[in-house]
Amino acid sequence: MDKFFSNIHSDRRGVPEHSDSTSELECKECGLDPVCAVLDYAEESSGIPEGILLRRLPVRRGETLFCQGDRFHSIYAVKSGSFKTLMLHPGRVNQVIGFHFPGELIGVEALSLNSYSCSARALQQSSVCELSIARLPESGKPAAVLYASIIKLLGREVTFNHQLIASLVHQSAEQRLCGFLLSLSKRLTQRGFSGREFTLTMSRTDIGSYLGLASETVSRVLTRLNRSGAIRLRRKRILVLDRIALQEMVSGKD
Amino acid sequence: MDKFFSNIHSDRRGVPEHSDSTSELECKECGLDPVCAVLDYAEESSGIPEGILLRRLPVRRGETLFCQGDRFHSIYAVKSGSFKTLMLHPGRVNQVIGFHFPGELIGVEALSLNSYSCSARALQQSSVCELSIARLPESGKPAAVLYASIIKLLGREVTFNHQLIASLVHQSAEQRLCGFLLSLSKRLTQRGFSGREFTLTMSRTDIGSYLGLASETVSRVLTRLNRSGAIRLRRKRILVLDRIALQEMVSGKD
DNA sequence: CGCATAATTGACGGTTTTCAAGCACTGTGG
DNA sequence: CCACAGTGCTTGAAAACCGTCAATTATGCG
Repeated sequence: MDKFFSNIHSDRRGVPEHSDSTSELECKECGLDPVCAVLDYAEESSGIPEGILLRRLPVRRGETLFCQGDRFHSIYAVKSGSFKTLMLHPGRVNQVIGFHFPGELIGVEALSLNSYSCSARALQQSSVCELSIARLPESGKPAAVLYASIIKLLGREVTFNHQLIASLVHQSAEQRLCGFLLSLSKRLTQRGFSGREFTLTMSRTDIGSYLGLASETVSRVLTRLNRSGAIRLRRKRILVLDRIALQEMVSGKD
Repeated sequence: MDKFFSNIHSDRRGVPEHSDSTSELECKECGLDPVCAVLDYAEESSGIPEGILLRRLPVRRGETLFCQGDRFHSIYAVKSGSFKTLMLHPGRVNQVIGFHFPGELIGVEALSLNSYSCSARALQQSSVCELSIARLPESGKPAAVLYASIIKLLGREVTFNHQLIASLVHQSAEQRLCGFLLSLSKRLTQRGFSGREFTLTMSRTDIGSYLGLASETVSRVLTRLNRSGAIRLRRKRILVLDRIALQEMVSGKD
């Protein structure tokens, strides 16, 4: 009765060689191909690093491509099979950040960092191409510096978003809001402003929209935090009294 | 009794000129500074585009810096004040994607696209620097092509994450799962695989972790979708029978 | 064949949303 | 200077949704 599952190739006429993600992907359909092409024809004088491109390495099911915290050395393109990337939270359950299928890249978020911010593990028998770029060259040329800075900016944005996804999706309203306040505080401090006392320039509705909460919930949690003494709140003005309490709430300790 | 709020400058001794986000930021503390520096000293031969850097433009509260869908032309650095970026969903409430404070950049996610994927609006009286880069130059040099491709890859990653955040945070379990299945289907199709019939290579627990759901909920929703006839499911094998039904569930129509 | 792991299904409880009402603040105009 | 309207914020009560716990079934691997 379940003929739909009897033959996975049944409706694959007219489609190229690979019909399931276990078969290998053509280079021209791979996300790394533009980069590959450059490396194939790269001259020594081009400023491209001595990158070593390793083609179609097999990876067994459950095997780890790289670990969170490992020194960054390569980005990978999936050729066949599939992978998951996950972040390990101290004291908490691991969080899956993404899934990666043939033609997609893994490890790009580390391009602007010194180490990987997540781990990658094969979900099945797979293969990858590995492009070893310990770091991008920063020759003195203005164009190269410009490009390098842009890549750094984008990489930071990706990392930030990964952490945001990881923290938002599994946390309670209280945890999200405490995390949000600490994040604001940290960012303001980094730019030379006070991270202890600042203004919530956005509305409760905006905060709710950002954190995936109803504006009423934002309001309720803020007043709760105010009553508990962790913050002092009046209208849009906020004063962080007990940073430790907020941090403990984010990590889930009560 | 609320002396904490009587004078926002009370505990700001020893800190530079700007003490609240309404005052302007020094260039050396701005995220765009490395780029600025390059442009200041750029030579014609450097390959850097005829970028026009507009410094410290005032933006009134509520004013829009750029709109979702606008042709990409510039990235911005916040000099004072604050901004929100938001995605407009057809038929649904708008979703705030991020907040931006002095020294932070807005619009980087469009670097590798033709148009902005979100809108940016000032939360208060603010000022920005605007760097007009309609697009990055792709000279024939291998290094430039390599850099350009990497920037494109990162930009795509950022865009994907923005959409993920927007969709995950505010949606029900059913909406998240339908969105997930459609996303998988689309990605597989793009690489030449069947988007109609494929294997969920990851476990229910992995899916739950990724979507912020308990594995039991993933299981329940999948069986519900199976019973409703939208999909046919057996173990890890899935067949999309009614793509329209899934799409309607994601948009919330019932 | 049997164990270990994964998936399903049911019942219950907690958190958050929704709906609704009242309150506080802002800015405008008399 | 005050009254008023408009908006945003707070607070309450009820219901929906999802997570947890627990039991059962199915599957994969040795």
